[in-house]
Amino acid sequence: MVKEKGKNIYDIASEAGVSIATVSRVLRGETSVLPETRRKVEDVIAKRGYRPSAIARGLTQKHTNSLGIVLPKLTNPNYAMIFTGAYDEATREGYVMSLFPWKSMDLKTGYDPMEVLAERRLDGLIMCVEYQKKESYDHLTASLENLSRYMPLVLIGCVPSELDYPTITYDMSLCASGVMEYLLEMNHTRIALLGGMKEDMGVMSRDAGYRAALEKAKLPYISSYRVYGDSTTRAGEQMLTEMLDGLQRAYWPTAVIALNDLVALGALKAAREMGLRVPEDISIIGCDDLFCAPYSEPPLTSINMHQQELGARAVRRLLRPDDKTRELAAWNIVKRQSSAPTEIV
Amino acid sequence: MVKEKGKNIYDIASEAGVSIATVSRVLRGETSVLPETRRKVEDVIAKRGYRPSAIARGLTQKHTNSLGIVLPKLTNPNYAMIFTGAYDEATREGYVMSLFPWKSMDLKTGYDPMEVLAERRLDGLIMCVEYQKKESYDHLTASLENLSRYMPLVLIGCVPSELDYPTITYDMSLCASGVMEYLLEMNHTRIALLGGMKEDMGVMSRDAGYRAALEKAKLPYISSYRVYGDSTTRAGEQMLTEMLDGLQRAYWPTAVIALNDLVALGALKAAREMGLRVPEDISIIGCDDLFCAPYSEPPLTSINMHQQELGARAVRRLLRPDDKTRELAAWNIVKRQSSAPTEIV
DNA sequence: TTGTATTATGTAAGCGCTAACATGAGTAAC
DNA sequence: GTTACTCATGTTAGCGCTTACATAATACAA
Repeated sequence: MVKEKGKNIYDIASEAGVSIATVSRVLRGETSVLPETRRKVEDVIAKRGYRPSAIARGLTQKHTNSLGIVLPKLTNPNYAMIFTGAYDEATREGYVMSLFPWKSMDLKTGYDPMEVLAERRLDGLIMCVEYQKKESYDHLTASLENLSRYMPLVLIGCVPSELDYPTITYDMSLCASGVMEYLLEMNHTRIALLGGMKEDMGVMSRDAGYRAALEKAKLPYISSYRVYGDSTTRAGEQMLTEMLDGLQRAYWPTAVIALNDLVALGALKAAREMGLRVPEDISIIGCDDLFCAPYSEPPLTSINMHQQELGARAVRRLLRPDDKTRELAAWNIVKRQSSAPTEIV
Repeated sequence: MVKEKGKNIYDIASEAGVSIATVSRVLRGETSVLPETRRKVEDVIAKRGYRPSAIARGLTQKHTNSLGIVLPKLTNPNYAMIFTGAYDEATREGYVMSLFPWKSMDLKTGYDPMEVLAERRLDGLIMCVEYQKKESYDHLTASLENLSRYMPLVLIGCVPSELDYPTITYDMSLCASGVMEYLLEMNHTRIALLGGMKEDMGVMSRDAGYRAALEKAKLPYISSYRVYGDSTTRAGEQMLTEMLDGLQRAYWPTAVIALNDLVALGALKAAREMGLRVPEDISIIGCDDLFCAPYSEPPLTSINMHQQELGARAVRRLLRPDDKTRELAAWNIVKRQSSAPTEIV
């Protein structure tokens, strides 16, 4: 912040020959100011390039016109999409949206970024609690409780049902079994699931949906078909390569569900390099429907998670609370050429 | 902001039986407090979940511990990368980074988001002035001048040299001629340039580099090889399709430089659908080296713009000003399989 | 013992606004 | 001409902190 004289409401008032109350009235667009006075004040404001301090205003008023959103990271376009949706909606409503990192939340340095959040006295906070490990769960609930005393909260992502806050959540279990059903209908029986950390609650929910679908179809759960790992392209490539390497050809899966499009893109490459044709020899399905999904070779079947809409909804929920607690977020399968019925038995 | 009693420094002070000055001292970790007193105060703070208001603190101190960055949009991972770099560096330095949209800057609604920026009294602002049209240039310079009276500025992107602020800029002209040289060395003589708006200053700079390289190689500038348009995947696909459709096969370019990887991905698809092999029949080069570039078919040759490093550098520059004004940002060609020497004459 | 550092804590003045209330000039009603 | 009422504008008390300065208590040197 650059300090310069001639930059507060007193300076403007004295230069315009009025009181600070009048300047304040002009600033806030109040009507009870003589047109002549208003012009005089506006002239000085324009001449000096004066802008009132939002900091000082925030102190007297009980709101700051700023919202926050906590996300894991932006390098995955998935989160960039949620952010964009939330951000645009916030702007439309006249709010400034700030982003805070999830990552540092589970830091053990004694310095808790959650406290920084509380200090900022935002008008509301959206927390994406996706990819939350169980071990840091207690810390999370304590943080949430404390934060909620300072600002309204809306939780998004894959939110554990015990968390009693306004929530817009994905039912990842339903989502996983939905994809399974789609594949089972196309005669796939050897279906692999690729990526995600075992302890991650969202991943556990997917696993549940995957296993439920297998059970319903009276298919066995084969542990070599479930590979855990990072959710990156490189990891996706590695995971599929290693899975196939460790399996006799007759047992190779005919379909792969990837945790997200990044993993799917890697799997696509791995399959190509193992000499497999997609989708004739193996179907591959991603998740998140990133911008590049339609442009891979072949174009990737994926799940559209309506991320921008999710972000926007969270903002509206924050600004206009309703009595619902948990709402479900929409998703749908976008069928492209990376998935097809199989003839392999 | 949720208002609740028992939530300011007076409440803590009275409950701990000390003065507000002592609470403030404990909060700021001053040493001149009796261990016993400190414990007493800390207990009350912990019990009440009290966090001092950054708003109030910002009013007395002359800094707010927050930085801002102005970017066009985050849905293009290129900007998400710049943001991530800046964001991480800011966090490392103990600052909160807020993002502001470029888009709304040229809104003509009378409401100028630049003013909102000035009101927020940030400790510094990074402005990405890429993709700036000439017509809004005057408004930009006025805004910058006004803003710079409130906070230090660092400009990044493709910054016109007349702008006299600390700047980290790409020389897109050099960059374009660098790519041209790479292609010319591989015997390409029919090289197309795809995407970007004609009036955009960054694009103009590229065009200059493109033409300079042609001239140097004594090759004619052929206007059908230069197609302007949006910088999206869909536009990339369309632009190449239309270009080829309008040209006799003998005049088809043997190489295409795309404005960015999004456009390149679209071009890749268009080429495939026109029955062209990449790179045997046509080389395609992108820009930005997005995460998906190595995973396209074939993997895409692109220009790595070191976006994260650019963002981080901008933050350091903001926090520790030096006497340099314009610095150049690094870039390098990442050669993959979408580009190769041509045998077509 | 008295005077003087030294240390821990308290008091109070701002920071730049907003908003409730006060003032004072002009106008209308009696 | 006095009273009452508007309306434009001014005065001032916060908002929740930090910080310069004041004060009180103790320690130590003379």
